[in-house]
Amino acid sequence: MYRILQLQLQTSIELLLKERYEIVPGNLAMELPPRIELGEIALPLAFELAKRLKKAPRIIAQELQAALAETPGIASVEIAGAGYLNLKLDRPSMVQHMAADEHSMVGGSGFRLVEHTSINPNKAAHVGHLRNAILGDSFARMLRKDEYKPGWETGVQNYIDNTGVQVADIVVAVTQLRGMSLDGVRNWMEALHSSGTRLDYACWDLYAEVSQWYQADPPRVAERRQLRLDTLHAIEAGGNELAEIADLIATGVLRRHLETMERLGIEYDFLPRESEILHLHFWETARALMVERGVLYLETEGKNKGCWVMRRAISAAAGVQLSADGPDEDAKILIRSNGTVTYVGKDIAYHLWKFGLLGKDFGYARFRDYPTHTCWISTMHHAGPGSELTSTSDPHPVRGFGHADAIYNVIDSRQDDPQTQVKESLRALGFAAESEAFTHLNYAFVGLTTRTALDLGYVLSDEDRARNFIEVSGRKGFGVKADDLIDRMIAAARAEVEARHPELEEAERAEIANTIGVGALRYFLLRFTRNTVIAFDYQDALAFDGETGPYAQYAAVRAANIFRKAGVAEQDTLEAMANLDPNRDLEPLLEGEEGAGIWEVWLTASRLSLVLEQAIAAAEPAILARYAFVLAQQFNNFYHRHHILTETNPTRKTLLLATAAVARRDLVRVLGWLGIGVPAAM
RNA sequence: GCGCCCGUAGCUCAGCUGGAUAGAGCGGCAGCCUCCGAAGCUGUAGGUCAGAAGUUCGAAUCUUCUCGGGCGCACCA
Repeated sequence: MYRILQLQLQTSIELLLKERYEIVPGNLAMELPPRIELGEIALPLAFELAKRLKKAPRIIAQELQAALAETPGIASVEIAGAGYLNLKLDRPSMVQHMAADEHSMVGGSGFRLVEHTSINPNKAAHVGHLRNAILGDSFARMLRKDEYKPGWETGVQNYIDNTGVQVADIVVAVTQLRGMSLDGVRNWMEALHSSGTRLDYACWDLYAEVSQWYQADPPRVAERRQLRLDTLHAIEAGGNELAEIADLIATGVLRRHLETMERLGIEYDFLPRESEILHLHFWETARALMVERGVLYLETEGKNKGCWVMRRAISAAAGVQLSADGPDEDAKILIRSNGTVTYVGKDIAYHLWKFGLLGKDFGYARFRDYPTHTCWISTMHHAGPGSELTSTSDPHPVRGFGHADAIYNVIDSRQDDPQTQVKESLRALGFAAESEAFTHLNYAFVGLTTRTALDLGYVLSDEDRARNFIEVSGRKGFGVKADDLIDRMIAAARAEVEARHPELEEAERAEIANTIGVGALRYFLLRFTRNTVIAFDYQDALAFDGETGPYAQYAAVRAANIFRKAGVAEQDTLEAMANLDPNRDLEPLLEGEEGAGIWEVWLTASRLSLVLEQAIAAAEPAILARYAFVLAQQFNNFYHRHHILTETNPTRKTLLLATAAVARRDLVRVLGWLGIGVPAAM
């Protein structure tokens, strides 16, 4: 609702400035005044005009004051300080619009593709992967259609590198270290399953073990490295026992990852795999296009002689001449002199597919059914009978895949360079619009505090101890496994629920503990802005007081409890607000110091769509996390000051109930975008 | 060497396109449960926004430099 007013105000100001000064302002700044007594919208407009009009800001403010006061929804305009125009809103009107759930629309046309998670399917997921998946999932929730907004058509995909060297390492581990054949691997996985051991956990240890093994025997290091390489090539080639083992394990681990993520409410629509990108020859098609357009060229001199390379964005922008300055040694190699393609090359082909520029598509097969939709996986176009994956007759089960209008890649900032490279390749190929619609939603990595690393039993060097955080390392087996963390969060929540609600059924307590544990975890990883390095600490994550998920959940639960005890439906109180007289009933209740405390809850709630827009524009869910906390805080404040159920004045009681209803309604919405549920009780 | 990010209260972090007296949470100290659940609320102490210069009505925010920390920059994936 606040956003609607802002937009109306903007239009009338633009009109006003044109009429009066023949000026078209650029960015019209609107701020929230530092204190609510000053009003609800502050315009520093006069300061900016002062220069252009060569008048004192205060004079200009005075000239605009009267006209602005006539804007609908604005109760009064005051001039403060050196020339601030402070607007006070028509509180009763605002409150009634809010009760009717009027708000600006967030959304637009075009298919938006969010890619996140993308964990190598060779070991268990860890906290760093959780940050990625939670960020991506929250962002997708912010974008897509729901009861509040039309949103955008949104798809979520999780890229699976099932033919990489990490998978090769696991295959080496089972075949060489454990001496298993294909059948042996089947039996092993079978045995793990029946003993209740998580496959990804077993692989976690194996991966650390094989990483050590490569280095363990100095005379044999070269031989083992070669073995690893041969295994990698066999997997890439496909159609052999090693490739089958790789597929068996990678698919098994992938299923585990999806289970882990589902515990956090994270679901996917499509799983494109590296193996299909390889076997469907995406790269060959992309290469032809890149050569044709002169983006990819054969280097004939210098250190990269014999390689096919692409220039970096910086070199291209600087206009460094190829012939005059000799070879561009800074260029990125896409094809090595032995003819093999690099990672960035394959990624360019994949991104041409995302935008529908490749002229090729994956085959699709059902992989996993969620309660409300299906997750598809890539296959070759004609998945043969007897394949584990059932092929589908529908070539495009999810509209928009391979035809995105905007893409968001949730990837660690350590990949800034290659991501820039992919984006640059699109631009260089002449796909300027697509390049612009490419967003690398990057974030800083997650490390462990030394305290947590020591608690987990890791041996740290003196150098490590001197640092602020310890880097996780799959090769060393360092890290907090995602499921362990989720287990501990839920267990901690469980202990609280047991203590507070011994009267509830077992299943009910478990359900509540689950919602709280997951909410606490998601909030913990979302409250940091993306470029902040998180030093993960168990003690901090397990805190349920202060700025945490449970704090916000608790506020929503308290609000719900009021209605349960009152025996009134939230919707009814909101509708009852329309029957109140704005001037006679509402005005007096929203004025003064006490009224301001009530009004502040409404004002904060009214900013919901504005804050959502900002969070989407910045691709920053942390903005919403912060906002959820502020809204909860204001509600708790209000809750503490007003005892609603014992209120005797019926008009006042209606307003107080409606305040709780609105706070709860919008708190549930923001938390929903963050993937945080609200339990039935706490 | 080059590129990107960061440095704000004891600790962990916010601070929107420059705007009013720089804010939260945790921790500390002092209080509040016969009242809708205390996972809550109230009060209090705590800051040379790393440092310097510049841009201007105005800088934590923009520019440059210095110091300190992190991450990238391979014919690895």
